[in-house]
Amino acid sequence: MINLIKGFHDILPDESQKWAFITNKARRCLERFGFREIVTPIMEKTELFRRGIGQATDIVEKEMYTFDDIGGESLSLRPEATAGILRSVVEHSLLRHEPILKIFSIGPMFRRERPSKGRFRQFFQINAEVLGDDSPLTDAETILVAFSMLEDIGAKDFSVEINSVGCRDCRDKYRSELRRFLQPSFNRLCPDCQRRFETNPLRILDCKEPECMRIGADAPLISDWLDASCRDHFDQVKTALDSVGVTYRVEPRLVRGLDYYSRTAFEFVHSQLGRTKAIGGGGRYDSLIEELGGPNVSGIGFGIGIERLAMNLPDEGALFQSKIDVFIAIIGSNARGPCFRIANQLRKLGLSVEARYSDMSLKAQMKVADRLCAKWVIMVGENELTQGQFTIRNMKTKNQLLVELSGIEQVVRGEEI
RNA sequence: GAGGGCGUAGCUCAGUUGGCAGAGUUCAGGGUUGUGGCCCCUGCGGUCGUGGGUUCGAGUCCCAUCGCUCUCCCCA
Repeated sequence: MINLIKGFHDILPDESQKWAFITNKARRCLERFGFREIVTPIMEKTELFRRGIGQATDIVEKEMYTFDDIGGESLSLRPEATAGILRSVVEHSLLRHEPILKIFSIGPMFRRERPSKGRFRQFFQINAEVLGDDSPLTDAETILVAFSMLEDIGAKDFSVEINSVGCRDCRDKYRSELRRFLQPSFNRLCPDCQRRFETNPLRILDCKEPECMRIGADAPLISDWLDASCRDHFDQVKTALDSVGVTYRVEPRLVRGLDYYSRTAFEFVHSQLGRTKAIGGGGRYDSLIEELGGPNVSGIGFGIGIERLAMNLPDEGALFQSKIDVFIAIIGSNARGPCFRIANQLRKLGLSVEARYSDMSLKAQMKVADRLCAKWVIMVGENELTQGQFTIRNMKTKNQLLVELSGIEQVVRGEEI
């Protein structure tokens, strides 16, 4: 037997109903906010991710599925959505036609990490981006659309954490200040953080090593180093969120894993399970579009992990239970051909119809109908076919009556017996 | 990358001191000749993860290995 790749997973039919529920709700919500869908390839040139995400990040350094194509070109499965989306936007000059662009995408991402609960090597993300608009209200609305989506889907026990990581200028100043503060304690930092000291000292405040947390406890905070315009921007984001009833917590140590964020950063954190279990997150980026060859405009976006979302939803329930309208129970092999045609006729009317064409007792077929939660069963044998009348049974009330083929739709739609 | 736990029927699991491979459930058939759920009966279903070792004899003990899973790290 050949089994699936470590860290990958199948979405089996039972689970897929839940997935359809989530993605349908998400689509509807995003469309209400004016987002349109974009579908980009799951594979891109490796260079795109090196430029877009940053060569020094863990994702690009250690976690990408990268290989050389037969032509010798280095390709990678996408570890996140934004780079590919922006590549497409820039390549097709979408911002020229529509200077403010709101788009979303739903699809699989790939990171070769060690799998654990809620973490997979292939995972699905709902991703949304607003490009070309740096109003703080857009930041708030982007957080709001994600928040509304989680509400619509029925996610419970999550909280919103936000922070401003400032623009490049304030971050540069803050970064030097932070280095100055951490320098005396450098040797006590964990190896990761010693490396981060050079590459991205902000992440040290995010470290969960006890010693690093102690050292970072009294560190200066980015909020004290925001310049006037960044502080004003952040204040307006918070005011806007307040005005629509989004409850959030300002988390001054929140720093996102990807390097390109500026100003607003946010996460949706599941508050019951372990505290590091983000179900989604995002933020503003101001140089990424230009870096990829587009105009010098900023964008803001977020990603939400579908698996983690699904994990926090109840497993079973009528919510995801699908029902078929009609099951055709076939009595005797001579009735199969006619039933095959009848099934198709009823489907053309818009009904969901099931039948089994292999040799089965009526009892067995009734069991199947029951298992499929059929609302109606039509029983068709030679008698019925010669008389042109069929027994139709309401599976809930157990009432039955004889109807002609043409009357089936009315009975099913009316549910009158 | 570090550290735990677990691998026995499609699924959930039991298996005592090393001594015939088990239960529930699912599925199929029957009880009810053309009528579902509940009940009863019967049946199908196994390389005990894999490979070695110890032993008269290994699901059980030992070694190795693979897989899954959880925690830490990191993230969605």
